[in-house]
Amino acid sequence: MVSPKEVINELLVDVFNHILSIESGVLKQRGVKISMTEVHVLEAVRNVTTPTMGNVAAKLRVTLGTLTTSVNVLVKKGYIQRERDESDRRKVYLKLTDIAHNVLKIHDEFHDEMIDSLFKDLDLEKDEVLMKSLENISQYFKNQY
Amino acid sequence: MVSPKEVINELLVDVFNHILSIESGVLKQRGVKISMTEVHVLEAVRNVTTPTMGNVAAKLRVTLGTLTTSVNVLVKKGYIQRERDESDRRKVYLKLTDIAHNVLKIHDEFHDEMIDSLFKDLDLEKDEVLMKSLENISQYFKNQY
DNA sequence: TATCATGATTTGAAGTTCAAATAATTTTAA
DNA sequence: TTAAAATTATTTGAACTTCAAATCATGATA
Repeated sequence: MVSPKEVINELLVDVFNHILSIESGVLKQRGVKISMTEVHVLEAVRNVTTPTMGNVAAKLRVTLGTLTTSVNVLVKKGYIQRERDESDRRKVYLKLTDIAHNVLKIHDEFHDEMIDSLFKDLDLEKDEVLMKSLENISQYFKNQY
Repeated sequence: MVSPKEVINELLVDVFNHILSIESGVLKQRGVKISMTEVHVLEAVRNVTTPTMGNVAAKLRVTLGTLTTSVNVLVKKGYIQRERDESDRRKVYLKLTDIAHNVLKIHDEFHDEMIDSLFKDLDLEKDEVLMKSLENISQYFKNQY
């Protein structure tokens, strides 16, 4: 007999482990030549309140060296511009270009579709239940590790 | 104003994108020298009904060449044994060793904790709602891509 | 000012992945 | 039956991702 826990786990592994490769295919299909790793860098730059190298690296949980390598490529490809902080010249701010925002738009649409499918057949009360459970897991990891 | 959809999306990105690095830390902490990629190969070998190279590669959605490289290392490290099918000698079956099962035990415990935290405060009826929504998303991707 | 701390980059090595070429074996069809 | 096609897996070469350690530049502190 299969418990709900096992079903959920199987779904998490099967679905979420592979969302990246699916979205990668979507981008490729639309002619955008960018890796998912690079998309996530752009997303982190957008979502972090102050997009310094350090903050973005922390958001992504990679080392600064790793991020520098990524950003070098993204600058070369025209997705990101570097700007030094004039009052503290150690800091570098990352700025997204227009084509970066275009890529993030596709990324957002993909995630919207995903979330919509997640929400299908669910009314608001139940959405809140789901959200509560996701907050639980989020909180759990923040406390635990 | 932040919509429930945005909150869910943020949680998905923040939590699920980083589960791997968290679990990797757990394994490292316990002195197990294995990458998460390698753990996932072991998991796929265990979960697939007939663990040939082809079936495991399909489960993981990587090419056969990629899997061969992984398996070469895992054989060298003592986690996997190769066995040829005697009636169809093109096929190779993968077999987990005892130390592979030990690693998967830690992996399972980690996932159990994760799922438990997900289920905290939720009664069975609500679990079913969550499960239904995960099935929705799973189905969505299977149909769409 | 000399030392320490902070923020970022560079370098070298290891790990991951793919596409294309190759190899071994089985199946199909002439 | 045997030649061609299909299946299953491996090897090879290149690109990408990541990290740790070394380095560099700048700022804070004593």
